[in-house]
Amino acid sequence: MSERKVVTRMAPSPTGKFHVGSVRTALFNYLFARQNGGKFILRIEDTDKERSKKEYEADIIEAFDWLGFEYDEFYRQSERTEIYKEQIQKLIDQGYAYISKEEVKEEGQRNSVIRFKNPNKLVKFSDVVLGDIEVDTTDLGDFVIAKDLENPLYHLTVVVDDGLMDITHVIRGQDHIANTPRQILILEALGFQRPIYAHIPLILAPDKTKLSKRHGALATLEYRDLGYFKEAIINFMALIGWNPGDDREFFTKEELITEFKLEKVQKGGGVFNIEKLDWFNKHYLNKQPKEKLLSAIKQYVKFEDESVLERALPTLIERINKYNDLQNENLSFYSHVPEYGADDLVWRDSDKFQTKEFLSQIIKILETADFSSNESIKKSLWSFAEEKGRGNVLWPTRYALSGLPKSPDPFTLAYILGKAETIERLNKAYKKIESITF
RNA sequence: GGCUCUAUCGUCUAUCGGUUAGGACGGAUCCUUCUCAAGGAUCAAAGCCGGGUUCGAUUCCCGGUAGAGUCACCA
Repeated sequence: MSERKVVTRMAPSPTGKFHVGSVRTALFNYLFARQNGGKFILRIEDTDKERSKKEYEADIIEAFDWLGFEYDEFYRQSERTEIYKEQIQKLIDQGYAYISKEEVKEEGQRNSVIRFKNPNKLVKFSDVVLGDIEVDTTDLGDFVIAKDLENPLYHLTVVVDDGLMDITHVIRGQDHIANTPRQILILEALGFQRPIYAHIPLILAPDKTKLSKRHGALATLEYRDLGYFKEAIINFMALIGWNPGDDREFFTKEELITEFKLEKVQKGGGVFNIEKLDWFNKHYLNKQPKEKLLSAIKQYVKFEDESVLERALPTLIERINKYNDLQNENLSFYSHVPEYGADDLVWRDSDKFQTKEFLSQIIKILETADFSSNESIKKSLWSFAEEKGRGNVLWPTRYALSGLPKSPDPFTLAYILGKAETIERLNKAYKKIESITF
């Protein structure tokens, strides 16, 4: 066996934003290169001039930056035309390919393309994850490898680049498996050393078909913008199609570099389960330092008073999986006096006269209460609540503060709002209920 | 349809032929300060079918079935 230095590559085409499904392929390539002290290459496959866009290339690069997939080399196929030209010429000269006259059937087609002369043989290769695979290439025919010398096509460029860049391990999705025999044919004609293939399972949508945009799966950076952490994305992705063989679930990128085993990659596809991603994200959310949380939250919700935000932080975090969930929460009461009807203040076991009476006593108690923590507030109000019935006391208090049927508990709310604001809202509630009790 | 691949709870998965088939997400129930959230506890939930091989198959082999991928002058 040769002892070539491990070289892997990720070869996306910039014909769309960098899709989440591709993150796992990039991850496995990255991990494998790093754990073997090898090289990881990012190669932009932009030979399709019509569909390739600079903005998509920028999106790919930004996604790699965000995820922390540092690459050692970067290439653009559009800048390698001369290299391909030389190889195509070589193929033609040696009789492995030929210029073929074509009948133009569709608009845009050429009357002449370059085809590979198929030797019609049985191609065998051993895949790291799938095992031995045998394909009769006869039914592939003489496939097109370039439009002309200046315009090479996918199969040709992949083989030339993988060969010239000394790629030792081709780790890619199983949707490429049908391409492999073709590429091996070209590779043999060109005389390159065969890489080791590892066709990793596809990431599936809930309907078990290949995940794509039409399933609502987003581009990688859109998950970032929703407030997902890259640690969560990486951790989650690593566990689709791979596992450490035991019950561990949390892995940092560094841990994955040492733990990941290409041989342990699954054969079958795995569904992209967004709920599990959310769960991972929650885990990493809870590990964020306070300062980061504070500045991130400010981008999603506006707080008039910074100190309110700071006191509300644990309560806010506890109710979300990702920052964007904040948008689905009704948070306006933190900064604005809530609107609600007087009847809403009355607990189901109580009545408005009783509630009015309780409210006035609650105000008295809280006016002298210690507001240094929600525990201290609870301490001053608890015995009264026990005496009069918890719901009778707690419900109107909470409603007066939040104006919501569902919210954090009244002690937490009072603590977050502060004594002055709490008393003010309670007084408003009292007046409100007074207006309907005579 | 051809070719190729796959097959354990709803989902991600563990099991190197012998297990009460384990864990996690999600779900359900209960507890925990009024509601919610969070947390804790408990529970339900799987070997596609049929043949072999074997003392013994989820595990190995074959067939079936089902599903997926791919069949461009895209990548």
